[in-house]
Amino acid sequence: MSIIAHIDCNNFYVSCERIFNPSLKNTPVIILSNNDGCVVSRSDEAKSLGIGMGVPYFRIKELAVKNNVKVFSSNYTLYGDISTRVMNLLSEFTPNIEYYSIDEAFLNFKNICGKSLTGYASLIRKTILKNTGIPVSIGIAETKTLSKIANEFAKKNIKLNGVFDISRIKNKDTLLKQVPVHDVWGIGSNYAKMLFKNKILSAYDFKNSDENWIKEKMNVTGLRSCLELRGISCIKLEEFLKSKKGIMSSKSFGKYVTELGELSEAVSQYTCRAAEKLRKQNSICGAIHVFIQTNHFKLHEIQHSTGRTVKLNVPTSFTPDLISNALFVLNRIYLKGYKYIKAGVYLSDIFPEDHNQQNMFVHDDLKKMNSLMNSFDCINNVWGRDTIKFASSGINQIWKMKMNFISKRFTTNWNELLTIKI
DNA sequence: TCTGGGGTCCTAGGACCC
DNA sequence: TCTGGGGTCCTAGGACCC
Repeated sequence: MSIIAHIDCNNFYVSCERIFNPSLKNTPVIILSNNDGCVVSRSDEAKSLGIGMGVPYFRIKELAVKNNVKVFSSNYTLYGDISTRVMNLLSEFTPNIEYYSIDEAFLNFKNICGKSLTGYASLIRKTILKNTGIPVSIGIAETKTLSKIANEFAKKNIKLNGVFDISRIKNKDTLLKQVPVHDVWGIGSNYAKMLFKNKILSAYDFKNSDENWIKEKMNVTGLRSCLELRGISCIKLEEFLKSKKGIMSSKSFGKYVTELGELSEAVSQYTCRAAEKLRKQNSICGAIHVFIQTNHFKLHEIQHSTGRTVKLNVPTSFTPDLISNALFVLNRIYLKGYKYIKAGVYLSDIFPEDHNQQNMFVHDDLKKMNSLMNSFDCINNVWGRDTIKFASSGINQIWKMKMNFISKRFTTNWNELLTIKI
């Protein structure tokens, strides 16, 4: 039997902002998505005001102003750095770890012998809080799905002090009856609706449903979730970082874009970003997809949302080649007269760079290209993103997304360190 | 006025092959 | 009126996650 601990940072983005700005404690705080669009992280105080997850900011702006809610744009440079620190601390407790997302990890607790699991988890919790300032909750169970449920209890019940171990509770029915079925990991809004219609309302109901029926309605992924609730581990710990099979870079614009020139700048910039990610995992790609979209929320405006993929003659991670292919596609899909609000680039057919088979008719000097990109990445890593960039991405970039409430990059930029007046 | 971005897995169905 | 069967590969789309 495996024992899994699920670690989740509480209100992660808000907690990151609070590290460097103590005045944000005990007060409602929200963080907005890219382009200051939707609410993506809320402090407990903001949750109590009824501010929902994922709501567009403009809908709750009045409520926020009235209640003096502190509002921030997403500062991914800061959150990414804090996340790395948290994960590094976790890896000191066990090497058997899956980095699941920016604020979550699964730890294999199977080899934590001779110790109280709850005690060990409490130690992890205290260490992370002390060394990073981030509060976390920990749930312990036999499967990943159950450990997520245990974590929710740990978060909600103050008496548990942030840790809940349900691995030794033989009959979990009383607990599972309290969990709405849509809170089970792997059950989203569509499946929840379907289950609701069939009178399956709680995790307990779902656990006891007929296996064949679940497989028919929700395929094998649904069945796995069901079995996991029964304590049968079906979703394994992914301890090794896998290479991405597709790499996306896309963003909404801060204003409508109608001209091909501005769209080209954005597509060039996004290609550049995707290519950086591609090289970071030592891969090359064989295809590139470019898409552009108008604002589908504006029903009365004329719409044009389209995209196209090109296969590359030779798989590559060389940014100039990728940009020229992307712009080639853009030129073919762009139509004059539409107000575009978003564009994106998606790299696919990805495989390791050492698998590259050169096309015999192409005589590019691969070594020079690699060395150029290597220098490019090094400079931007050391001196910060976009220290050098491609001219095709533009200088002013007036289409850039809105970030009206951004905080400083406290941990990664010398010019933005916290200053303390004594 | 204002509505995120970046991933994964699974299945159905079409094209194609022998 | 009858019109093979079985396999693979690829793609689009739908579900989910944070």
